[in-house]
Amino acid sequence: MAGMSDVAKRAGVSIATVSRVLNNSESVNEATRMKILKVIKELKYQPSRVAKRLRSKRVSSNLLGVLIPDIQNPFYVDVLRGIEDIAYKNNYAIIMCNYGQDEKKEIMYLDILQSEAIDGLVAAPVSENDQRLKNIVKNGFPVVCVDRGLAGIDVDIVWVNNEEGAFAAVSHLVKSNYKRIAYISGLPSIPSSKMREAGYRRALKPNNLFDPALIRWGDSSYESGVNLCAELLDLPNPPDALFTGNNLITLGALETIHKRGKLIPAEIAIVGFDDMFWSSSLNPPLTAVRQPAYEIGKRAGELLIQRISDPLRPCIQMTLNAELMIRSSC
Amino acid sequence: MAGMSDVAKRAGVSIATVSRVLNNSESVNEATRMKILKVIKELKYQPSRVAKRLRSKRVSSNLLGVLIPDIQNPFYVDVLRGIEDIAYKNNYAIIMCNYGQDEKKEIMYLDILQSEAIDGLVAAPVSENDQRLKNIVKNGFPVVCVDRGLAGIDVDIVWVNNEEGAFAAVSHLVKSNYKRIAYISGLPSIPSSKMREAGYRRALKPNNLFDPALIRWGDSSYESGVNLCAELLDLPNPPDALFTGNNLITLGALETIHKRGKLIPAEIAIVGFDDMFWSSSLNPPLTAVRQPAYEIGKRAGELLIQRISDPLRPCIQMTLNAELMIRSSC
DNA sequence: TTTTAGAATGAAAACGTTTACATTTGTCGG
DNA sequence: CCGACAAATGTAAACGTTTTCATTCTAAAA
Repeated sequence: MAGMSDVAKRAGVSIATVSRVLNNSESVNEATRMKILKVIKELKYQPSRVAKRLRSKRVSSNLLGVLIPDIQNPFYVDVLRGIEDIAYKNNYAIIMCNYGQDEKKEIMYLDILQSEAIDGLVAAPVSENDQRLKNIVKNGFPVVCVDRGLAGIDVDIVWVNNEEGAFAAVSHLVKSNYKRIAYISGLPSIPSSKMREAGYRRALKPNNLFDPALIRWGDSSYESGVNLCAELLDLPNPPDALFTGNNLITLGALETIHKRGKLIPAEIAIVGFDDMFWSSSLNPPLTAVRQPAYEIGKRAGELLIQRISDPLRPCIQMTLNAELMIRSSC
Repeated sequence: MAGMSDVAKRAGVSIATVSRVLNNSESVNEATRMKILKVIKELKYQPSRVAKRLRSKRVSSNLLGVLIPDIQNPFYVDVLRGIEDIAYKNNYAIIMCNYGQDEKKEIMYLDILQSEAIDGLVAAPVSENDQRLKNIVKNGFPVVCVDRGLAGIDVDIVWVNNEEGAFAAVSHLVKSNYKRIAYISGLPSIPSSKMREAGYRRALKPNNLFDPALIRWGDSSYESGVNLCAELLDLPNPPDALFTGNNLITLGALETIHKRGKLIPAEIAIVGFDDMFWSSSLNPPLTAVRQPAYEIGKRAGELLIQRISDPLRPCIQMTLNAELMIRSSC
């Protein structure tokens, strides 16, 4: 691979000049610029991003980190797509880290990201009290949080109004005259689980429908959806409707429901948090709270790139609206 | 951030010695090793992967590239998970590039990856004739292909027996007495589309069931599934069964089928290529050809790491078996 | 003519490592 | 007591850029 010195030699200039035309900085004679560009093409020269990164911490090195809890969750896939589109447009590459809700793995990835000298990071932290990430933010490193915030720290966040979303979903269930509405939650350590629970309770309150026996805490996984749904259906006095705390849980609950041959919505209604692009392909089409995941990713990406270029701008908390997509599952 | 020289100074040794204990290479006195390790902890020293990468091209710098066509396709997500698990175990980080079936984007990402000085690359190329990737392989750079090969070039590949998988699926349809079996294919430029078509034709042949009117070519997307399925159902003599060419197409076709209120399998049967972890959650549970996607990723990761440490070992083409998961959609 | 200002370029240091080579020290055989 | 070897460590060059500072050159101002 040809380096900058090869280009310089062949063009009869110094590497400094080559660097200058590459970064079209300062003044360089039009004729030499042309010649250098020609040589670059001839040699198929490609600047080393690594060297660039090593040398200049104050100049964008065009690498972004993304740290997410679960790549298997379609929500994060869409967030990732959003970030990636923005990154691509701005000539950034992405180093993706999937920590699978495992704090050890998260810490290791955080270390790696730092040591890769990335320009900035979009992260959905393992919890509100993620000490490691907090420190990184405190050190003034550009970070944007998605889906989950960081307690007691000022940081850019893009998320959704979880409580309102849950409230809308459960209210719709109430209006449709369901009486025993269960909630299968994700990990209690994740702030959004709590907020969704709050919305659930608030919607149930006026009609006095709340029953603590109908609430189940899991680990945000497909399996927990399968199992907790079974538990609920096995209750002596089972629910007539289900509010599921995320994507994966919904899908898991559906497996159990179908396996038992229960009819939706006649025997059990269901509304899920998190829409999926194929929700209409389910039978019956699923009613769900739509988080604009792609949009979240896009906004987060934009915010991050802004912060990189202006580290001092005040933090923004961006709350997008969750929208209830009413289909036929309740 | 503390650098190696800080550690060296504080420990009263030269940076060379520090480097040696970091790479536990050569002989270094046990006492000094201890002292250095202690200082490293004290200063929370973290070696810069960037500098490491810049300096030594012949030593693993612990960064892998992954280049995939469509992160929205759950198949690739699972492949990615497989790669990532192996990478994590071997202390590699992953830089993920999603080119969205867009050749321009693929080329840009290939450039970036090169210039990031990654150790190796797992890629699903845009086509068999991907010139750019071919060159990279020719230059002796460690590459493992997944899902799609590279024509006329010796390269490690991990994929699935596409023809057999399709054959099994369509045979099952034939045995179940369906007479007009349609195929909605993905992009014709992707080798696997062709192979799946071959299996489809082979299964139809003995019973003379093949009808060119029942075959449709799309672009491997959800939308193409929606539209082409509609086209087929609108035929004067519509199919009684559907074989869909991938994940996304299946989901799209399901949307159309449900929207029209067609009963599965009574009015239209369906078997899809690519299983999903939530296939049992569909109603009715979907019969599908299961590619062991996670396994594919894992194997590819292993192969890549092997190749990095032994660039000369002969190439391996690993064909895993696709398995027909019979559920109730046909 | 002599300054002077700017434009264009070059020389060399720096980024944080690895590594080839050199040096010091200690040990042992003769 | 000397030479030789091995173990432990140090010195400095390299990796491929960016960037500061210095230099050269040209042309306009004095």
